[in-house]
Amino acid sequence: MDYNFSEIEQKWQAFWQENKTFAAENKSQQAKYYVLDMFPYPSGAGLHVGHPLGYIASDIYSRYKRHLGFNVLHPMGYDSFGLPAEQYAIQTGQHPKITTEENIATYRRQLDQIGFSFDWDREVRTSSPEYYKWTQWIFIQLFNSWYNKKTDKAEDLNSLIEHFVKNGTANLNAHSDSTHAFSAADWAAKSEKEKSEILMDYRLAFLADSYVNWCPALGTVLANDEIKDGVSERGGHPVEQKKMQQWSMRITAYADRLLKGLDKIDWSDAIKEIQRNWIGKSKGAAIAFNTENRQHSIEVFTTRPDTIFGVSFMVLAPEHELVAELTTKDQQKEVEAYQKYAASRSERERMTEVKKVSGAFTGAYAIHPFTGKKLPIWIGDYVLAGYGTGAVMAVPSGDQRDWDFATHFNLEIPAVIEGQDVKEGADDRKDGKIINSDFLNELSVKEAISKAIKAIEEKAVGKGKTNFRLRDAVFSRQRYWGEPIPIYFENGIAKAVPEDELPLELPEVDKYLPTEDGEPPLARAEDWTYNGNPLEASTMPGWAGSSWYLFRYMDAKRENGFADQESLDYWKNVDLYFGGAEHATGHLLYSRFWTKFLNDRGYLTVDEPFQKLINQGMILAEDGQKMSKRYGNVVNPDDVVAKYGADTLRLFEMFLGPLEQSKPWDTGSIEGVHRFLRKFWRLYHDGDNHFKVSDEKASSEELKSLHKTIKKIREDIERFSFNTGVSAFMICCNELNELKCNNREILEPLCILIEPYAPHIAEELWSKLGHQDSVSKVEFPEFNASYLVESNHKYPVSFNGKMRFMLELPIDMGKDEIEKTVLEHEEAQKWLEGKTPKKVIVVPKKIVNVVV
RNA sequence: GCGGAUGUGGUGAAAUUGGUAGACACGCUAGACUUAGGAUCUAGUGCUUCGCGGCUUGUGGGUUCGAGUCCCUCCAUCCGCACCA
Repeated sequence: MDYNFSEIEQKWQAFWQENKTFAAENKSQQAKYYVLDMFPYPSGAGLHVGHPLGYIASDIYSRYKRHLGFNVLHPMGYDSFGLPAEQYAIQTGQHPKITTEENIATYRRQLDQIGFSFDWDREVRTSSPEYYKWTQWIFIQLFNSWYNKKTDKAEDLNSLIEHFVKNGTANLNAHSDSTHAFSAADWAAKSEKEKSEILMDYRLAFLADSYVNWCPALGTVLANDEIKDGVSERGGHPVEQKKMQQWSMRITAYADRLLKGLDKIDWSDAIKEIQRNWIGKSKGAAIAFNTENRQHSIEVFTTRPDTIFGVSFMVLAPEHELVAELTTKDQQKEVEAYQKYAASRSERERMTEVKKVSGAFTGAYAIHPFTGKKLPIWIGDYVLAGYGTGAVMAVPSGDQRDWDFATHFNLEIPAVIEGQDVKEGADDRKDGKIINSDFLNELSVKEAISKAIKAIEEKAVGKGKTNFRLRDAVFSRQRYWGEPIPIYFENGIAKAVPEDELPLELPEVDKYLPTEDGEPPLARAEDWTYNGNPLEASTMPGWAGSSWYLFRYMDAKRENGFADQESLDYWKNVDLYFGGAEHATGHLLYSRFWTKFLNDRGYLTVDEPFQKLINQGMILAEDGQKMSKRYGNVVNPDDVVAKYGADTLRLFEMFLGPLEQSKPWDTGSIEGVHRFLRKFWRLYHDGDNHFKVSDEKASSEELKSLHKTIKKIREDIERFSFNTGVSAFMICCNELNELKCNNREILEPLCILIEPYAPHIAEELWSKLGHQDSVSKVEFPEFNASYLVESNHKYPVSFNGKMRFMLELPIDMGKDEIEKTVLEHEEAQKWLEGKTPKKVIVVPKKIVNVVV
């Protein structure tokens, strides 16, 4: 074989490992650049060819940045806690630790053979006690913090206690779901247990009774982002709502900052929009409607307070707590029947039968705060108990669901905006004038919204309010293979395990199943106690370890901190992050939350983890389906590397198409890429495969080809267009082949140029040229435009704004010279007819405008 | 329904700033060298026409000397959210 890729690749992989070629320095005068891939979960199936796509792209960029003189941090690790290893343990009894280690070994072997420039000295594993020690430590910081809305920051819980001691709840503006009100004296009089219960309502990691998504098949609770279409994301099992006491994270305290932070990071609009929608900020007003007998008030949230005069009835969710008290005797039977019907419908039924109108009249009336009109109170399952207040003021002229409801039950539909046709359907226009609305009449929608809020506040029936869709994140998982939550219960009071006793290591258990009385698996451990007090038995969710791992890489082996201050200050945050778009509402949101929290508490100087994000597409199987063991259509990178080599795999995965696009694997065209590498090899080897390079000076043709390629490769890498980069190499190789060019002067820069894409062949040729050190350490070749003189650029020449002719001019011609050449051109002379132009405007590379 | 993205040959796709559409690669056709070819090399390859020429970037319009690119309309596909008040 002429081009013996497997020999070359093994040789250089060994060289890199031995010489620690890609180790990054934490102390450096050089500018830093941090390139990170989302670390993989080491599954039993190993890597398929889709996994390395992002790794190859990030590796190209890392290697490129090293050539530009940056100190590049490019680490890799494993998100090694997770469900599959635990399920395997349940089936076979093998400890998840063993399974995980075996899988990691496979991953490492597969990654190594592709020739990535990872700094393996910094490897992290979320399941190793040295790592999760600090995950637990962060949890304790969250447990011991509250959110002060005055400073818009998380603060130490002691400052809250101090406030309670001095002022009670007076003057406090804290983020909490509960509204406590007590004086300093009240606080002093409370028992330890009472105090701890109050504090729990402020902690950022807190224990609360709440409705959670319970998945009976998996035996655990799930966060909202772990559910897709009403079933669990993993396995597709049904999920039900269940009230349970669970640890949660008060991510809602950060809703506004998570939203604002999106403006200063360089992510795709698609991902930003997904996060914005998930956070779901809506501005409007909270309004309380008194009931007719004045005994109750129904609080609603609306984004359109300008339509307040269009309210003709009220609707409560069937589960709303006031329903029973409001319902009149006459209506009781009907209401209860409806509640029963609503409860019987599953989430999925509700989702598929969205258009079905149903409801019942309670017999009670609310009073309109401005007109005093009686508004019938209905219940209907189109109003959700879990969003806002679980009640709405119905404006049928402006809201289609209200309109459908009103039409179905024959309720009034008053128009309040000019141009609404209430017979046709709802019309939520924002451009008309307000009508039939007393003091709001004649105003625009925008003016009416602020005037209505003002009036509502003056009348003390409500106030302007911002609502979020984002919920607090459930943090407990009833599983074995996760980080133990470092909390014990002393006399029923939750307390953190002292920091200097971390990590709280996972105990050994006889079975990886819940106990007979439904306790999580950790409760099976022989002595799951701390100082005789029971320890928390649930573990942390998968996203805990991945929410901060980027910082651990900065100083991965530190024992007395999650990373030292100097390293954190130097590396700051990730400059460029590669990963799939499927983590938009999970990992990418949680890790922004934890980063902001750690910043608040003074541990970090940055408050966004990932400055730029690239979402690589998926590689689908040749049949266009997702690659999966289940479909038996997986292409294994091992086979590709064995047959064509790692450099071919790398080039080919980049050549497949735009990085961010999903595309099918195409076995046929891999040959083309492989052919290129062989052609390139043969250019510098004779028939007996001996290296053959001439010392002749490069011709201008050859230099032109080289510099065209330098320009293209630099530009392509800068804009992450790696597929066209591969094409540029092929064109260059074809041209050099035609010129029979095999001289040193061209090959040297070419080796450096191709190294990010195909590092093994680059190193091999580089060493054959007589160099001792790795080509990865050499400065990237500069583009010199003067070699491209012969290539021309088209300039449209226009007279008084009308285009007259196209003119080809050298690419590096200066502005004055262009002007002169244009005016001397015979075409121009023809159009000028002897007149002197008033003005000549040359926009470089674009257009020449002659004003006569 | 709302939001985001994408529509270019037989296929994957290029076209950087509004300036020769289809680079590069696959596939296909013909040929050369071969006992052989799934090796290598050469030529051809958007559609249409014998040819001159005409047509061509999902549809229909607009702006412009000039539009794949900018603006509007509609259509299709993919993704996210979804009785979110």
